[in-house]
Formats: sequence, structure tokens, C-alpha cells
Amino acid sequence: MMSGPSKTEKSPKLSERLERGDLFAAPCPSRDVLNHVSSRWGVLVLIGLRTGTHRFSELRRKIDGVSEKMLAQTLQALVKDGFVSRVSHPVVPPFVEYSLTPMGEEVSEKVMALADWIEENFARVLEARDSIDSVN
Amino acid sequence: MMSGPSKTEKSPKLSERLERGDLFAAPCPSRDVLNHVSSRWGVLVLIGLRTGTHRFSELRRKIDGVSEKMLAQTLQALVKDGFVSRVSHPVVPPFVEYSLTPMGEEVSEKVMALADWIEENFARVLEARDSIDSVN
DNA sequence: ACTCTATACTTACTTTTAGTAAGTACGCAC
DNA sequence: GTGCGTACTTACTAAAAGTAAGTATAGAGT
Repeated sequence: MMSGPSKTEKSPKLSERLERGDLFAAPCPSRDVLNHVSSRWGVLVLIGLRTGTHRFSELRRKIDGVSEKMLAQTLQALVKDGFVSRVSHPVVPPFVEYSLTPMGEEVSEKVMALADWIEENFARVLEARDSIDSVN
Repeated sequence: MMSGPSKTEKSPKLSERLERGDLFAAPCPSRDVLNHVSSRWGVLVLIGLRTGTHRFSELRRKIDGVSEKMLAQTLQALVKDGFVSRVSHPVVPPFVEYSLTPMGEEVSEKVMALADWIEENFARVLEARDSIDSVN
């Protein structure tokens, strides 16, 4: 009767986990990167830029529902992480171009694969929700 | 003079975009699914369950930093969407088992691919951050 | 001349969400 | 009978996201 629960999974030391970049370790810095990429708007920006360079307001119109504040914030994080490049032309009115870096295109592919899967299998999710509701 | 900014990208009607499940459309319901899956803890739960069935507190210990509240909330969303199955044994103390459904294994693969990419390329992100800092 | 629009942001403020800590029911070991 | 462990839920607090307005400047329209 569950005398030895598997709570005693062999636990590699924290330092070891961090060296390899273990996402399960709380202080793992790659968690931040993952969060930027998989954040609500991060995902959509990475996918939105796949068709090429966009300026700020163009992206804002494309990604329905994003606020200027959040778009700016999201872009800043992605630029800092090296996924997006920002080219600002010092004219008036402002003209700034955003595009994917080579690295950005790589993550974008992964993110896109995930998003595509969800769009394609959305009907199955709806079915699952229905049958679970009927169980309760 | 940028007289004709490309703000006039041909915009398919909202109804059309929703029919195809267009993530760029704000009211698209698959955005919710994507958010559950790509949420901070959703990602880690989906990856954590890949090695097999876990009970609640086992997962909590595995995913360092998650609170009981958030783990419960995350699991509930994933169960409702049909990615995770929950089997409760009516004993005391409580014994509940969580595991990936076939559908859950499919998304988990995509999520895992993304997470793996980030862990493998984390060094490149750090380099990017450094060089950007030096530009400013 | 003067208002209006557009750009790419930032800033103050409000609302929503996440995180923290404690509580719960029950059995078992000590 | 005191404390531990399970799988949660519930208040409360902190952090994040969302909203609205402000900013500088040029060109279009009236």
C-alpha cells in the first residue's frame, strides 16, 4: 500500500541540471526564453513575421487583439533574444521594420508546427471537451 | 513619401478566417487551446508527463517552482482539452494519476521539439543578448 | 492657418491573472 | 494524539496584462 511512493525518483543535482539547461529546474534561464517564445503574443509575432518584414503597425493590424503596449513589449523581448531584428529609419513619421533573424526563423518553424497542429486538430479538442462535460 | 503604406493588405473576412481557424483573428477559439498548451506550466506538464503516468504531487516535485494552485489549474485545462487523462482512485490519502492521452502525446511532441530547440540553442540566445547590449 | 491623421512608442491607471499561504478530510505511523 | 502525506480549494497579495491617453512631427484636406 504505497509504502514506497516514487517520490524518491533519482534527482540529479541542481547544478548538473542547470549545466544541461534543464527546464524542470526553476532557476533555469532558458525558461525565460521559452516564455518569450511561447507567450500569448510571442507565438503570433513569430508566426506573423514568417511572411516577411513588417512594420510595427502592420503587425498590430495583422495580429488582431494585441495592444500597442504588449506588441512593443513582446517585440523588445524577441529582439533582445535575437529572434527578431529591428531596423529603424529615422524619418517622420517613424518607420521601423521588424523581421525574423535566421535564429528566429528556426524557432518560428517549431512554433508554427505547434500552432498548425492545434488548428488542424481543433475539432478533436472540441469533441474531447464535450465528452468530458457529459461525464461530469 | 510612403504614400501607400501596405495597411491595405487584402483582409479575408473574419467569418472566413474563423472557419479555417485563423489564429490571427482575435475571437478564434483555438487561441485558447494554444494558450493552455504553451502556457508557462502547460508546456512543462506536457513534457513532464512524457515519461509516463505521474500523480499530482509527483509532478509538483518534478516541475520545480510550480504551486499547487497553478498545477491544479493547468492540469484541469489540459484534461478538459483532452490532452491529459485523470484517473482518481477513491482511497485515503487521495491517489490520482495523470497521463497523456494519445492526443496529448501528439502535442507534447511539438512542444518538446520547441523546448529542445531552445535548450540546444540557448547559448546562441545569450550571445545575441550580449551583442545587442553592446550596441545600446 | 488649422484641424485631422498616421507612425512608433511610452506612461499612468485599471483589471485580470499568477503566486503564497493556509485550510480540509482522512488514514497511518509513532 | 501529534504529526505526516495526499489532492485539492480558498482567501489574500503581488505581478502581469489590458486600456486609454500622451508625444513629436509631417503631410493631407478644408
